[in-house]
Amino acid sequence: MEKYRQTKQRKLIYQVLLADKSHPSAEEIYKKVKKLKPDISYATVYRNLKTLKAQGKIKELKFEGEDFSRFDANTKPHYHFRCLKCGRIYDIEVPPLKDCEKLVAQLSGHDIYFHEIFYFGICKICKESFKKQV
Amino acid sequence: MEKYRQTKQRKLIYQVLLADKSHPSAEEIYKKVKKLKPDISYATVYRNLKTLKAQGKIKELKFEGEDFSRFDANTKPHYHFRCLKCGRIYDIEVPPLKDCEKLVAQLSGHDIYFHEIFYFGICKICKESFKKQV
DNA sequence: TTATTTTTTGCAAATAATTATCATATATAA
DNA sequence: TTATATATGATAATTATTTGCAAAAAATAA
Repeated sequence: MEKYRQTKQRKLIYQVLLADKSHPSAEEIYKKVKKLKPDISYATVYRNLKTLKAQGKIKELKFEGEDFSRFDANTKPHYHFRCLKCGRIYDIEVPPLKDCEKLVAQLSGHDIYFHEIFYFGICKICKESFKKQV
Repeated sequence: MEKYRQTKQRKLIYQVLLADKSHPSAEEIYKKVKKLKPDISYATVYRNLKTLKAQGKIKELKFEGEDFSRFDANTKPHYHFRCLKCGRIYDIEVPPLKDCEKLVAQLSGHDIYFHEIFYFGICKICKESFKKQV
């Protein structure tokens, strides 16, 4: 028997997340999917986000000061940037820093499998809108 | 008037966190403080963690798969390591990578103020206990 | 196709972490 | 010491997420 089934709901949730690069919350995903399938329930969205994560198709992100998870269907290795003004999350695609893992492994004594980086600052869009105001 | 007052509770919460390098949750802090001041309430712990954070004395950390915040009174700039086996969080004190911010700023167009790194793998202690089992 | 089996769904209720309310207590400035 | 703004404890409320369960849908077998 197949472990994971291909349901309409699961496919829709995944497609919505693939198309939405804004790192939406479960609620935002639910609202988008509901427009395409109005009888879907919150529980189904949460369950499928877990399932898709277990399948390695999506990632879950948590940010300080936010009491909910965000989701990301970008499977390319990448980092994240969060704007301190508007809160938008951007993918940062730069060559991954593999050598820093070795240094940290040596200094700490732990085995390092992977790492994540979050950058914080003011985003392009917020800088632009500030210029326009002045 | 002073904005922040020095209460017994606030001092205790801060001292407990200064002494506990394990990146405890609000619940763990509450339990430790309760031993020293049994009439303290959960609300006071949460409120003071917010206050101490606003004062810049402590930091809040969120990890994927954990539905609570952890707190850290280490004010030296540092990164974090999380063991995928036991879940322990360790401070990683290595020279901060300042130059990677410039590259990311150039490539992304955002202004970068600071960054955080989380390393994941198997910690020293878990590696040791595995050896002993064999 | 149809029957069988297992997973998934929708709904509603349950959890768990955190926050808000409010009357009382306490820290600080004068 | 007094005045006043801030903090506290107790409890209720809130919010994100999870769970239980009967019915529905998907995968497989016949």
